[in-house]
Amino acid sequence: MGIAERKEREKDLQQKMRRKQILDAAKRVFHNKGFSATTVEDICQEAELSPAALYLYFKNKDDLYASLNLQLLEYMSEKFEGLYREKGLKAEEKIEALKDLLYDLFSFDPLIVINLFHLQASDGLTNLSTERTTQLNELAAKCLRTLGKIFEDGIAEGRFIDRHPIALADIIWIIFSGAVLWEKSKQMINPRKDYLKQTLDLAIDIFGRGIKAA
Amino acid sequence: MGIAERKEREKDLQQKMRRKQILDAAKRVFHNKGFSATTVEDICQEAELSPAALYLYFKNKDDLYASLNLQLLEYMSEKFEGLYREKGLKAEEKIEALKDLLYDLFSFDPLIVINLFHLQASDGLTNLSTERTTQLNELAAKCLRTLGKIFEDGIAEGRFIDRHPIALADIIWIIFSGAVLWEKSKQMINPRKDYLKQTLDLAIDIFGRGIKAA
Amino acid sequence: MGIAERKEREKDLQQKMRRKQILDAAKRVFHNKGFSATTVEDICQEAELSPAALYLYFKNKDDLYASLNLQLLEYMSEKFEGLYREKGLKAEEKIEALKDLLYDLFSFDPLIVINLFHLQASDGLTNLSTERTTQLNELAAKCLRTLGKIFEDGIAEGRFIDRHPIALADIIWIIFSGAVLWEKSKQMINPRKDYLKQTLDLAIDIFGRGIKAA
Amino acid sequence: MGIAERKEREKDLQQKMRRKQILDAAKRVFHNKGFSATTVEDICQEAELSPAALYLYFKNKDDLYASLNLQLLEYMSEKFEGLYREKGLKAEEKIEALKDLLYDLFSFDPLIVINLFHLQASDGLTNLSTERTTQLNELAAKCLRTLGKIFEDGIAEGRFIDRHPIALADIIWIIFSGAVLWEKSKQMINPRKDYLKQTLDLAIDIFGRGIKAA
DNA sequence: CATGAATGAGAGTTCATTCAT
DNA sequence: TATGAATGAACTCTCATTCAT
Repeated sequence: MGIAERKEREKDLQQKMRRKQILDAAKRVFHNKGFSATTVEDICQEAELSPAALYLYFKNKDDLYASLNLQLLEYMSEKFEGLYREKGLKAEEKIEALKDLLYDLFSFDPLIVINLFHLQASDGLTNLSTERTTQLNELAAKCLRTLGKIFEDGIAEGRFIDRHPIALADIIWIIFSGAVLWEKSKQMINPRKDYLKQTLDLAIDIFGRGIKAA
Repeated sequence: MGIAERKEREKDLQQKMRRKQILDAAKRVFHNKGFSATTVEDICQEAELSPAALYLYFKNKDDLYASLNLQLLEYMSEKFEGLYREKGLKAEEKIEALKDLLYDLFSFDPLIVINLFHLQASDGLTNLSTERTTQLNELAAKCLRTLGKIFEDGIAEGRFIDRHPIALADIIWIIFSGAVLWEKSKQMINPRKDYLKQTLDLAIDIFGRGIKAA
Repeated sequence: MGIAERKEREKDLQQKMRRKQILDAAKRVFHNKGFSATTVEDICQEAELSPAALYLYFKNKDDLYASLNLQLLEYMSEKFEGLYREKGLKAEEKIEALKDLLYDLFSFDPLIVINLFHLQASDGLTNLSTERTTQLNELAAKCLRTLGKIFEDGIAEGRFIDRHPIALADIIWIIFSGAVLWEKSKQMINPRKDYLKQTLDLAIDIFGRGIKAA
Repeated sequence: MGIAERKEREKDLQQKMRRKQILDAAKRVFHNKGFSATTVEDICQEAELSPAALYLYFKNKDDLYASLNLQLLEYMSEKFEGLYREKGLKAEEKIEALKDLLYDLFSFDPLIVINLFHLQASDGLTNLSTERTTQLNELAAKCLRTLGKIFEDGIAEGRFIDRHPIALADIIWIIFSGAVLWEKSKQMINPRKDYLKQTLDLAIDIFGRGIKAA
């Protein structure tokens, strides 16, 4: 029984590694060619895997794509949690810290952030199971709630103007996603130095000043 | 001679109407199904036209799509110009006016704004003539420059903090595009009342407070 | 009645001119783009005519194409007739004269000779009326018969070896068509000086020596 | 290792057979319907294969077509080489042998000879990779050079009149291609016994007499 | 578990041809 | 007579997905 169990665990591990290997390959290819231009074949070649094998690990292309985004959302959720739980920082300092956190998020996976927005703009992904959709939505909601709690604290402490915390969280998200998208789009026209960090810093700076209680 | 001229004008008019008819149909279908899921056939059915006829008015699917976006950018450019030239308003009041202007932009064409961002995230549109691409980019740049000039004035008058005006324009744009995208994405999950106006108002409000000179 | 007749004649004349105008345009376009790559639209633009109008003068694209070839065959037939009737030349001299005549044929319409062979290789032309087909075949047969008669004379006079005259005519035709096709194909690979005249001269020279009675 | 190797070989073999199967089917269909009238679908039905599968073996329709012609050229090249190397024959006898060789060429693949000429007259084949085009041209050039060397020998031995060997090779080619094309075209009008052998024999006979040194 | 080969279904696009005027 | 606009019918080619092994 112990043996069976161990074997089971080993199998699980191997499966997870394969999944990760595919996800990583997919991430790279999506980055280079964009979502719709990427074929399953492309991903398979990058992952050194047969198309048929890919379908052992993911239900379909959309499912693979969604899994990619789940990865990011999980990472993001943790980071936000971490920031929220940080005891040593005042609410304002947490906003300040958001600058780096968000940029870190982008650095963690510049490609997938784009993908996430693609998911939002959601063109397609008709073959996504409701289960996966729910997962995605719940994680996203959780992220926002966590951010919201940071603002809630700030408001309670009288440091921030009194607006609905979730609305403020929305705006942070809007700034982040808008900035990533916009900078990427500018780079497509004219690839050059990466202004994202600066833009993000400035935007959040202004946001921080804007929500400071009078 | 007068007759020939009149006929000419009538023909031109008819052509423009056909183009508009197609653009309108396309707008609706792209909205419902997203860009890549939309087939030329779909658009033609909506426009009550044969596929071949569509190709008399647009070079290809990408071109049609880009034309849709040009429409919006032109409208936007005019609106921004108008606001900039408005003599009776102080710089701060112009920012205030932006709230309505941006929402108006969205109302003018809620679907196409989405499309515009799809264009940004873009993924595809490989069949776009460089001419069209240039048109798009130049119009977008013009919009930003105009916005930038509003901030320039405000800074010169000592009403706004001294940051690069174009960077500020970028942030306005980021807020707008991020908000539209985000609200749309929320609506996809849970269609209900439209919070865009509120979100946009709040975001710009905060932005306005944030750039006020100390 | 005289008036009606005159009007009739004028109408006829005008129609013929229009036909010629279209045929000339078609000739040029087919030359530049090849048969299958040429669209009816192309021809119409070259002829400064609407597509619909073209169909008033020709039943369809194939018919237009066949008419082009009829033109050549008629010209060719006359030339062959002329050579045959030439009293002052011995049979051998007529073969010698064929060199120039054939090259002249090519010069008269370098493009259409190609077209003629395309017609032979006949890929398509499924929409050709039997009437037109018959016309084409009869004219071609007539050309060969005329050529044949030249050989017949030569054989009767004991100047040529005794082979079936039509077979000899076939071979002349084969040499001519083969040469035009081959030189054209060489020019496609490597466009440069035109060797057709030389090749044709040499080939017919050898042919002439080859049929000389021992 | 031996096993892997054997499997590799078997796979290779199977792939080659599939290619051949498609080429054969294509040959038949092109023969019946001509190049442009033949659809990929037609070929696939003949080959009992899905259209998508065809594209696993050939880049596109033009490529398939060109491959068909390469087959013939390769066969032809070998035959010419063989004749050239033949030690026991005098130059004149080699010309005599050409009769059979050329007819054999036609028998090897009566359809594809036509195709080859279509390729020459070519009209189209715009989607052909430069690589394939080069292959075709080089093989064709090689064939001619080989033929040329036969004439060169004959001239050196004083058996043939002194003309440029390649020009003579051209003429042989012209006779062959012209004859095939012409006979085919006659058969289209009036399908009956096959006169190609006779015509070819006579033409080359005359050619042989024509180049004999005085 | 893994694969190479195969495919169904459809996409975008083209073009000879014909109305309505 | 002449036309500009429209179209039906195909065509080539692609791709996510699944067998047979």
